[in-house]
Parts: sequence; structure tokens; C-alpha cells
Amino acid sequence: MSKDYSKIKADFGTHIRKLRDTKNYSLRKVASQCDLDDSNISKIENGKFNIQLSTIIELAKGLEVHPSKLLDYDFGSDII
Amino acid sequence: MSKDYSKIKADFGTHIRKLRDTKNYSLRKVASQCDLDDSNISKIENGKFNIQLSTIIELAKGLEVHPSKLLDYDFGSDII
DNA sequence: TTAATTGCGGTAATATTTAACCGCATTTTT
DNA sequence: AAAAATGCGGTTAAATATTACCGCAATTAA
Repeated sequence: MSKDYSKIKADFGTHIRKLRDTKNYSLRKVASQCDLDDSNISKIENGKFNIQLSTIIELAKGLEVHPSKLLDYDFGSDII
Repeated sequence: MSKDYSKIKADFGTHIRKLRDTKNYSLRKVASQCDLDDSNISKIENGKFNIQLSTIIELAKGLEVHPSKLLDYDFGSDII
């Protein structure tokens, strides 16, 4: 991660938070359904972690959505 | 990554390889379009890396697809 | 007004990815 | 046949995520 991925991380976190709000799940509820700590999910939502593939899968489990949904948002000029 | 995510990594790699084959891109071609080394993309395809969010975005750039496409495959019993 | 829930920051040690090379065997192209 | 392209394994240092706690301030519920 030599480049600056703070926008990527922030946008991802915002999206995760929206998914969680949609389901009205608390951080602890999500954590209870996957192998993640609630305080760390909070950090992910607040754009502090550049999480790994395995963590994305765990999050999908906790949020009860398909993993691709976690990346299903507008990336603007970040790609292409 | 205390759990065993080898299946997750392997399946992801297989999917990436399929996406690349669909476009008929070589490893070096993909690498030229993003900030990744071709030898490391090879390792990703062969399930040797549990890559991070930023790397997924780079891969999407290199493959010219939306990031969610990289997770758009069947996870079977890995989730839910 | 108690009690419970919620979001979230801090921390430490450990484990892991990552970057950026090299070179080689095989396939493909000229 | 010669040259180029391709896939891929190996490597080491350095950067980074992760784990798994604790506790607190504020909101919500009983």
C-alpha cells in the first residue's frame, strides 16, 4: 500500500455502514454472526482498515449478503 | 487469518483467472494497467494471497471491470 | 431512574501481505 | 529456426492488517 488508499477505505466503510443500517443490525449483532470483533467492524466502517479478502467474506457473513454486494457501489474515478 | 481460508483464496484466484482469460489479457498486460506486479497477480490467481481491499481495486483496474465483478461468483457454503 | 445497549477509540503482539526483482521452461509468433 | 511472449516460482525487507481485549460516553429501554 504505497499509494494513498484513504478514499477507497473511507468509501468502503461508508457503504458497509449503509448496508448495516439497512438491516438495522448493531455492530455486536453483525459480529455475533461472523468471526470479527465489533470494535474492529467499527474501525472498518470508519475507514481505518484496508481489509483482506477473508475479512470481506466474514463481513458478508455477518451482514447476510453476497460478498459482491460489499463492493456494489460507485467508485467514481477510482477505477477505469 | 486464524481460520483456514485456502478454499476462499483458491476460488477467488480461479475466478480472477477466468475474468482474465475472457479478455484474453496476459499477466503483463493486466499489470501494465494497474499498480501490481505480474508475478504477484499470478500468485493471486494461484490462491497464494489473501489480498487486501486496495489490491482488489487495483486488480479491477487492470482487468477493466467493476470491483464487484471480482466477487461475483458462487461461494457455496462459504457464506450464509 | 436504573439497566442495558450501542458506537467507538486505544493497545499490543503476531501474522501477513506487499513490492520488485530475477530467471527459467514452455508456448507462440515472425 | 530465432525471437518474443507467457506463466510462474523464488526471495527479502518493510509495511500493514489482525486479534482480542478494556473501557467510556451517549443513547435507548425497562
